[in-house]
Amino acid sequence: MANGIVVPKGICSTRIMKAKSARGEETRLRMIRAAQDLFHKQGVRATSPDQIIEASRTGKGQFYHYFGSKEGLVHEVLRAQLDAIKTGATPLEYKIRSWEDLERWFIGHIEQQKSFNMSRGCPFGTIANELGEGDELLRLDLSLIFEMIRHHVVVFFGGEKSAGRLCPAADPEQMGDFCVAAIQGAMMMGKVKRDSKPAEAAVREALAHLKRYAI
Amino acid sequence: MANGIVVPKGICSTRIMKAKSARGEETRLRMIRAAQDLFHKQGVRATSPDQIIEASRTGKGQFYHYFGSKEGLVHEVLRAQLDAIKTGATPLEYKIRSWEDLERWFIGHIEQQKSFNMSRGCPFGTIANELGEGDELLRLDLSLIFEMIRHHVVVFFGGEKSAGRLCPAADPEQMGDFCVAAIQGAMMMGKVKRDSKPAEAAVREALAHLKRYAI
Amino acid sequence: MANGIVVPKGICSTRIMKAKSARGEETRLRMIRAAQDLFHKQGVRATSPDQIIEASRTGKGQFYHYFGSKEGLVHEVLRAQLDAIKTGATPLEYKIRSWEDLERWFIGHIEQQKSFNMSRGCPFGTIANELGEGDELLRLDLSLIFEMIRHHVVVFFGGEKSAGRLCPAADPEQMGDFCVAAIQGAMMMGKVKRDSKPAEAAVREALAHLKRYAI
Amino acid sequence: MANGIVVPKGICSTRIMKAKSARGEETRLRMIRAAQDLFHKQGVRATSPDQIIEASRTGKGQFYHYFGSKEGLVHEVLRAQLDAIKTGATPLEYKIRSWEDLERWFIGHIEQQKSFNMSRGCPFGTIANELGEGDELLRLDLSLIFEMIRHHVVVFFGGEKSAGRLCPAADPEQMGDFCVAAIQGAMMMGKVKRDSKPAEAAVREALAHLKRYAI
DNA sequence: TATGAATGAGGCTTCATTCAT
DNA sequence: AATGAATGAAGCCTCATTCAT
Repeated sequence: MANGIVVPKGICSTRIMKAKSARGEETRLRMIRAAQDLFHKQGVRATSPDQIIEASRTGKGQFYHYFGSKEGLVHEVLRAQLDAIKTGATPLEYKIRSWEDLERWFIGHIEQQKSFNMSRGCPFGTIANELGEGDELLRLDLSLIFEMIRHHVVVFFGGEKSAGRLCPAADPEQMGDFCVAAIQGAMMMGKVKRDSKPAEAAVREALAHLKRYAI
Repeated sequence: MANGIVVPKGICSTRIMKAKSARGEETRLRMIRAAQDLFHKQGVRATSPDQIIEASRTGKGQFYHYFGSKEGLVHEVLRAQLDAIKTGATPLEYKIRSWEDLERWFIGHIEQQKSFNMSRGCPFGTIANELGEGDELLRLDLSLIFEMIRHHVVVFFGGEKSAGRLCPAADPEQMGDFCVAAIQGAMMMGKVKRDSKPAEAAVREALAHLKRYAI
Repeated sequence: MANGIVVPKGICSTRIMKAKSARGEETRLRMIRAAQDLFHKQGVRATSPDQIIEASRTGKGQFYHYFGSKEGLVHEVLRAQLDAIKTGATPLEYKIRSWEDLERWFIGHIEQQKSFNMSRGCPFGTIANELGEGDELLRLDLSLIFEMIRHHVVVFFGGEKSAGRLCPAADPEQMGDFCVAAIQGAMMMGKVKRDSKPAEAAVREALAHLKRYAI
Repeated sequence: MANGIVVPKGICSTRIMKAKSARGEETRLRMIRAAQDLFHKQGVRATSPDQIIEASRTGKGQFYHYFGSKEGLVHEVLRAQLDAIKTGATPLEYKIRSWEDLERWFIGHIEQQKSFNMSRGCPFGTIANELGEGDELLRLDLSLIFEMIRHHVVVFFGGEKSAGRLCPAADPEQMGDFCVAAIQGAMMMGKVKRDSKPAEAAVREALAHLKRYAI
């Protein structure tokens, strides 16, 4: 599977009560994983239930049995991705402990994009930009995901600040918003230009900025 | 009209040769403007030709008479927007002559979003993120638009640098990539959170960074 | 049912693996039969999926579920007709064992036409003449059908020849081409003139010719 | 122009009264010729007014000004073709004066097909087979064309018979029906098989038959 | 748990024609 | 004589969903 976020096989804490049988849970996860990849590749709207069903080799009934609706599936996909970020079950390390980690975090996003030849954006950003006025539930899911990502960054900056390693002007919360925005914007540019250079340039500039806060 | 980019009425230099009659050109522009707004609001994929036809009070035939396909219309919308940026026919001023202009540029993007209650993203970014692997033509259109926006920023930084008002480490091209990425990312966050604060925080940080290059 | 070729109900050897349920197979056959008749009556191009759907009392989705496209349906119709000819499940007997059979074969085609008041041509010829440059698949289907029809004729002439009942100049293969061409041309004239007489005249002449080969 | 039937440029007796100006008449003929070729290539139904308009470099208004409807144009095309056959303005010689002419007549049809790589049928047959129950006018036009073609053959056989060069069993009228049917059927097979051999085989057989009537 | 048949609304596009200039 | 703008019905197909087994 070619997606940046990995749904942990077998365990999915938030769903454990609904998972009646191992066999069923496996089918459910196959669909979530297939959907995840297709959403990342072509967006939610451009992906039909049929495509997901085919990619996960299941039947129509299963789809509606497990998710109730397409929106329900998107919701589950986002929940699974949030879980993965929380538990660290992602190829990209969201937890940041050092300036090197921060650098890896920025670079890692672009590397992920490169592995798709710069033809995809951020899996979350792609879904986020498709949001319509009615998708309040999904908007909240995405909001939580970005909040979680931001949180990990903020924790690092907060720690640095309390440790007195950041100049007083540094505002960890604001720096978190900046990091998330910068990487999202960089990835979007990477996709539009189908070129990693503009994204890398933006990231370099962002990192240069952040490092200046360090004393 | 509820869109951030204004298609100049009556004059549209790059199309003048195709516009056979004033009546037809008016219809064509009505459709482009309607499409522009709907694309911004709900995205390209979520907008059907029928919706555009209804919003512009035309007939189905006209749509295909003028644009050949939905993709053809998106292309024309993007061309019109590129034209508007080139000629300055936009509510938001893309040409930057001073640090105050730069600040207005950043803030202006967010203000625009606020006028839609933070329910929309950037009109270009919204389309950009929907791009599929097959939409090479549209990708190029968008690439040109972002290049043009970036160009205006680079021109300013380049001027400042040649005038000796930027420290030697400043790289105008890279700063251009950074500006575009930062504002795009900020707007995406603004839409997801339906809140201007994270976007404003990111923008503040970005501006702080850029200003440090000034001597 | 108003069509000359009968799709055997229930059994359709070449499709047996795709027919997952008896209910579905029945629906599928209802559509094929309806299409067959409409194609014969008005041609393929003049027949819309909607008409077939209505005539077979099904839903739009079923049409595309079973056939994928209109072309797919035409393909299945032709396959079914080929099957019917192969298995002898046609009102018109294609297998020829005697000169009387051959006569019945020729006359039978015209009789069939008469049953439609000379308003239709040959069900295969009608489709054949609509073929465009892109319809290679369908052309092959039709080619096979005509080959099968011709085959039955050739087998008879071949048998007669080996039995020494045909003069040496008789070429069974060529006689097969002649029979198929003659009956197709006769039916076309019958349709254009809306009169069986020209068709019958042509057929009489053709039969007279063939019989002269008999010793 | 790549069609077997040539509309005489400039003169078109049956239309001379409607031709107000040389310029207009030229436009009209351009459309008829374009239509003729497209009908031959793809059939009537598959050819849209727009295609004819484009191929003849005219405007929509002209189309309806001159022909009133698509059916009206088909009618004019068929009239023009009938005229051409009557006046001998065709590449293929329909007037038959000798057995060699008859042979050339048969072979010529197939040669014409070969010049299109066996991808087209007879220009008249193609239209004839598309006829629906409502196209009474066009059916009559075609009927006349085939009658005219047949007539030329019958005249030859009739002449031979009166001259005592045909055995008494020969029925010129019936032989005419046979000739037209045989060549139409042969061409249809040629198109379906995309191969001239079956058509040639059928034609050989037909010719052999006819020649046996000669004393 | 699983399969795929069935439904109908709606999406994108083409068509034949009429109208205004 | 000529152009092309305008119209809306219809054509082919996809979608999200529900139902029956």
